[in-house]
Amino acid sequence: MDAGTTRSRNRRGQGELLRREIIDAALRMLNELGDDEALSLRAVAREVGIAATSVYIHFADRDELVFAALEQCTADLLRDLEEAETSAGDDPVRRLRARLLFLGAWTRDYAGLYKVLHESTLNRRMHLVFKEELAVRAKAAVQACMDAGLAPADDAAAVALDLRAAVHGAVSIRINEPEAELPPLEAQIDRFLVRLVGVRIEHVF
Amino acid sequence: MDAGTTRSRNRRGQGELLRREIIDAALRMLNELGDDEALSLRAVAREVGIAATSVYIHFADRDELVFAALEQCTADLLRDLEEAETSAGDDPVRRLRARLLFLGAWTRDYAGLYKVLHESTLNRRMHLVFKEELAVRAKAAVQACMDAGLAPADDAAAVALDLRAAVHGAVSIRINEPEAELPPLEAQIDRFLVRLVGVRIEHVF
DNA sequence: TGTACATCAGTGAACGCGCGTTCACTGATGTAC
DNA sequence: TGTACATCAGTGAACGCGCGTTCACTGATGTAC
Repeated sequence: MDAGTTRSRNRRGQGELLRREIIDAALRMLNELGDDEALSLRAVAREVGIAATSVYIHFADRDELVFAALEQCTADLLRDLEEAETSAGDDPVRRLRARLLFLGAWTRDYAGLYKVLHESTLNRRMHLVFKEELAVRAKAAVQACMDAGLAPADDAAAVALDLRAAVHGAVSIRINEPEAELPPLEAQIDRFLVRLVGVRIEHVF
Repeated sequence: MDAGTTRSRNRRGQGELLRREIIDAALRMLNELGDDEALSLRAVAREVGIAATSVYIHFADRDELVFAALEQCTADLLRDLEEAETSAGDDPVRRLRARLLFLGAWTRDYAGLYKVLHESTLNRRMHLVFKEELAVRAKAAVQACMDAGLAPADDAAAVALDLRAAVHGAVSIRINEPEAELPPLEAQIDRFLVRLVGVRIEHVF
């Protein structure tokens, strides 16, 4: 890939820098591949510009590299989601909507990573424990709307699951069938907010 | 796999029988793998008990085999969906609900095939044209509810997409996160029917 | 200030494996005469 | 009824490839004396 830029060895004590470079390259490639099985350790090493064996300095095997990359990716996403929520102000409905819209925008840039995180068979081989926080935050955001009286009091867990399922499905269809020309995701998300959570239409405009 | 049963060559004029055997084996394996990239032509041949080269008698290459297998699978599913709808009687809401419940049950047995059909990266490499019929039928089923006055008249295409997205999401989450113990799919489907399509609760009981 | 040396960051060759695909082939079977 | 032969169904060896992983190693750098 960037065979032009010659890598120089990191200074003593800075070996961890390579770890981060490897993870970044892995994430870039996973995003393009959209499938964890298709990612080869050797290809990552090539992309970084190091010997394949150097990956083993930082990761026990290929799976551990993929796991670490997805953990990093999820941490970044969670941080950005918090930020989107925060900058939406105090209104719980606006905050929930901001979360969902940010997620929708994120999946346009990182469709491949979204697939790897939520649809890859890696989920069968290992439990991606860090993903649980995503569901926790989603439920809390729905609960906040109910607590503020902006949505009918209901089983927040069930409503949050309905909303998560619907938004995941809407995103997934758009990612997996790119040739189908579907109406904008944003309007669909707003319909889900109104119909599944029960927020009032004025809130959404 | 079944190395015990010795295959004998098909009789003259019956060469197509092998084609069907290959497709069946490929579908079984795809269902277990849940990922088209993980399916190897050689493994399919091994499963059938033939030489790898014999696959080329019926399919130009690996991709064509996978395509043919998924086409077969979709045709079978469409047929079964029609049947489920038919045996639900004349009421359009019951018919729509029967479709969705059958699909939900199908994805429990064929989770891997569902993933390959709707979430594999094969969708990027080739257009699985036969899948379009699934969306067409779903929209027709929603439209029928509106036409009968059993659901508020609305943009049937948009409502059908909402319903498809929500159900796909609910199914996908259950398939991809098997360790998460989620509430029953059936109740969730009924909530989607009520909230997204707007059918009356009595219909759903 | 000079130097020996432990440590750190990273390498290169090699292993065995399964893959998709090509090629020249085999041997049973039905059919034309 | 007998036989030559075309066709059909399927095979086995071989190719080059990229893979994950192991192993013994190199050479720069910081540090203890």
